[in-house]
Amino acid sequence: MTLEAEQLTYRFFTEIGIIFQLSTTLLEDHLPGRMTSREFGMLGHLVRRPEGRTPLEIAKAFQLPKTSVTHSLSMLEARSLIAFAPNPADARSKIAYATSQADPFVKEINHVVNERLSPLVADLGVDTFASALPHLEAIRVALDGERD
Amino acid sequence: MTLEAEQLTYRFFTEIGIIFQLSTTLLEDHLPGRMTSREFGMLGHLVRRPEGRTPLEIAKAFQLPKTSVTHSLSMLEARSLIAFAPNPADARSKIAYATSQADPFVKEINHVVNERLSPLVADLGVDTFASALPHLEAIRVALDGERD
DNA sequence: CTATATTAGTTCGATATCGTATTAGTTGGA
DNA sequence: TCCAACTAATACGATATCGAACTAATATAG
Repeated sequence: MTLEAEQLTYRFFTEIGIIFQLSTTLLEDHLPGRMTSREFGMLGHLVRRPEGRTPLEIAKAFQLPKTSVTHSLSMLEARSLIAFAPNPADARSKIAYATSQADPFVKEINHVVNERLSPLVADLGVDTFASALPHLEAIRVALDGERD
Repeated sequence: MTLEAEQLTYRFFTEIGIIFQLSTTLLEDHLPGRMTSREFGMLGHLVRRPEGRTPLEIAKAFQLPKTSVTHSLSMLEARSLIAFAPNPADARSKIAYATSQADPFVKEINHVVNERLSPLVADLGVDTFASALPHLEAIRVALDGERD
């Protein structure tokens, strides 16, 4: 890697970190109680997959330790936003799925956050996001495939 | 915001979250003991600013609660990678600065991580990062300015 | 079949994160 | 000059995160 390439990737990941921090804080300002952005992310994942997912599948999708997923899912269960069913294919396992309360909950939060972001998006132009997205996807796929 | 714009920004921030998670895990695999990527980020910040920064300045730069910064800096101090000096301008305050060990430490970690990333960057092309960067910077600046 | 290795999920313990309250120092106005 | 409002940093407590060890179930080799 050339020095320039190193500096470029360094700056790239630095920006990723700052944007992540800022957007997480912004989202969490609109989440109830001590719900984390991680929990909200998992909930959205399950809402878009009504057939449910096992904790291990969620751990892989989010690249998180199993034990962190256990914790986050139990928080969501405590709020009755998800529930568990036994996994018919494997008695060691179980399936987490979104309850009927989850979809309106996620929609409402997304609505509020979008209202909050709307001036910013209008100001920058949607194209800024649209232009960045394919590059981010490519990098995400490559990073994801990189794991040894 | 149109529905399309909402979906676009949603996907954008989702990608940010996944890339952050993957890159953080990758970096922390190469950090000693239980050093976090956050601590490493602060250390790099101080290495590039030899005159030092107050904890509050660091909190603003990284958009973190002061109390989290206190903790992270104390971890870096325990490793003798930073030290504190009194702030001549304000006795309530103090200045954190990188010690002589910090620069070689940061360089070495960056070197190892760059080696690790090099096939990925070669595969994708540096341009993928270069193309994304200005958009990320624009979004970061806008988000940063948005804070009420 | 049975023993062994592997796998899904949890428990437990250590530490990171962060909100609230506190302490010490600074500032600005009467 | 004084004091009330403000500010920098920390102490403390609650909770999030995650590695290691554990339990129960499944897969596999013989």
